[in-house]
Amino acid sequence: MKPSLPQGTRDFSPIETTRRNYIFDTIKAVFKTFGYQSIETPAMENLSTLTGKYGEEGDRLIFKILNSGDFTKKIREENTDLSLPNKVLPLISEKALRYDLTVPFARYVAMNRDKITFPFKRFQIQPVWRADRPQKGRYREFWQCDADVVGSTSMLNEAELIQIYDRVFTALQLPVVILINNRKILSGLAEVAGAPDFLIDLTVALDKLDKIGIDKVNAEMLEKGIPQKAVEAIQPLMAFKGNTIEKLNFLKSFLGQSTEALQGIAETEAVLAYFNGENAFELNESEIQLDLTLARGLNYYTGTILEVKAKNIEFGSIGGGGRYDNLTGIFGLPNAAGVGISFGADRIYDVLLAQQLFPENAIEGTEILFANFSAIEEKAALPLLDILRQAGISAEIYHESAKLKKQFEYADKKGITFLMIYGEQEITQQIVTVKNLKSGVQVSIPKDKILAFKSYF
RNA sequence: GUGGUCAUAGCUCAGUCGGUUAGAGCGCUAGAUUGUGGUUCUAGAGGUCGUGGGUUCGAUCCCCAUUGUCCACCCCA
Repeated sequence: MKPSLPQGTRDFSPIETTRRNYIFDTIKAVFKTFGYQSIETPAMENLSTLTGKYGEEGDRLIFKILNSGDFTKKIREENTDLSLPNKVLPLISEKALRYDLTVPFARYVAMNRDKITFPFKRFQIQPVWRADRPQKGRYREFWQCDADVVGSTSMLNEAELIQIYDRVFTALQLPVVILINNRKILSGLAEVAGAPDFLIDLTVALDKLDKIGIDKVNAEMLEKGIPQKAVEAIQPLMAFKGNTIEKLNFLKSFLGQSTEALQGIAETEAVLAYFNGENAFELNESEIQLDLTLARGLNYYTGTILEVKAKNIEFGSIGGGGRYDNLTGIFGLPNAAGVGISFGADRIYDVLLAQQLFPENAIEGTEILFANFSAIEEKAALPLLDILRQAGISAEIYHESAKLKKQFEYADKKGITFLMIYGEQEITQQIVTVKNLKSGVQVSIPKDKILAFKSYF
């Protein structure tokens, strides 16, 4: 049969794995320095845990797992109308692949509340699956790197998470813009505009302002059924230009009649205050921008919303997050406020590759190859091989006796630097011939000095 | 879910305005070179031209369907 891969999934070669680990290791190290602890959850969750958490669109994109055994049994027993997918689905599928890391985390917190010390700061780096149509920068299996803190309403968390973004992207040498907004401001906007029922449609349309322009945004809002009056009411906001302070002042007067909006503005100011004045959090390569059009689709955000975009390249968002006041409520644990961020490792990979930002020395390979000429010489080399390995040096012996030429080619292709020869002549003289394949220099060293082989070059 | 694109060797792609043995580069195997590679030269293996149907004397090429791919929209990391 012809080998193939499911749509939107990928294999990772040795070099790709090394580069991906570079990203994961960087993120993990920063998470740890901020006091976040690692957890992992299963690849599959109960379907009921996931449905209804991501909106209608999200539910459609959840990968369902077919029940084991006679999965049509219930359909037959209940004589279900097969033309109604919504009726059929729960009868044939009870599990699904996780869609993100936040909902499984909420489930985990609700289930382990007796063991957790709050505020609970956790990070989680695992793959997630979405039944989306793949395209550039979009995969059906991709890795998220999440950090969340649950059990605290302090804006200090937001500030620290922003700093985590900065630390990670600075370490990766990737300058980014961190966009910030607040769901309460958007709610207040919908309220002031007189269209509170259209919050989602309104924010989704507003989110596209940068991309498609004011006219098309207006057209989309009207198309979604948002009243003409409401669309007119928010025009000043879309037209407003100014720096962060000017924007906040504008909002205070423009949305002043909404207490919710004022609260969102205050929260945003509180977050930003951590980055100004005395003892402010320092940002290295990143900058923060208040973006009033930033919406993000997920339904569970209630306060701060964050999104990260790489500078100098058009590539969608490479990270996002926000505050949710009651994510665990549905699992029976009310009032557990939380805030979290996510890194899109796969998109970060694509951006780093496009910008050639991967370090050269990130290649992990074998350092030494022993040549193999015969069964006797092979056996004689094994103790030397072991000495090197025990010293933590990556070494291997050619798997069978073969022509030297062939063994050289093997070393070349694997990028091995040193070839060691311990053949008939060397054995009688108790020496090892070492050749640096990069420089072509070859030396003979005493067998018992093998660990110091580099000092002979 | 909507629209478009493409599908030929292991990989990247030519090509045939429908006609006899479908090509290249890379890769692979072997030799020139039985303990010294990366270069070069030579030879070889490898394809039911995605699948099914139709038109035709004849289809890899034209038409239809189907599956897969990539891209855009929707949405999102």
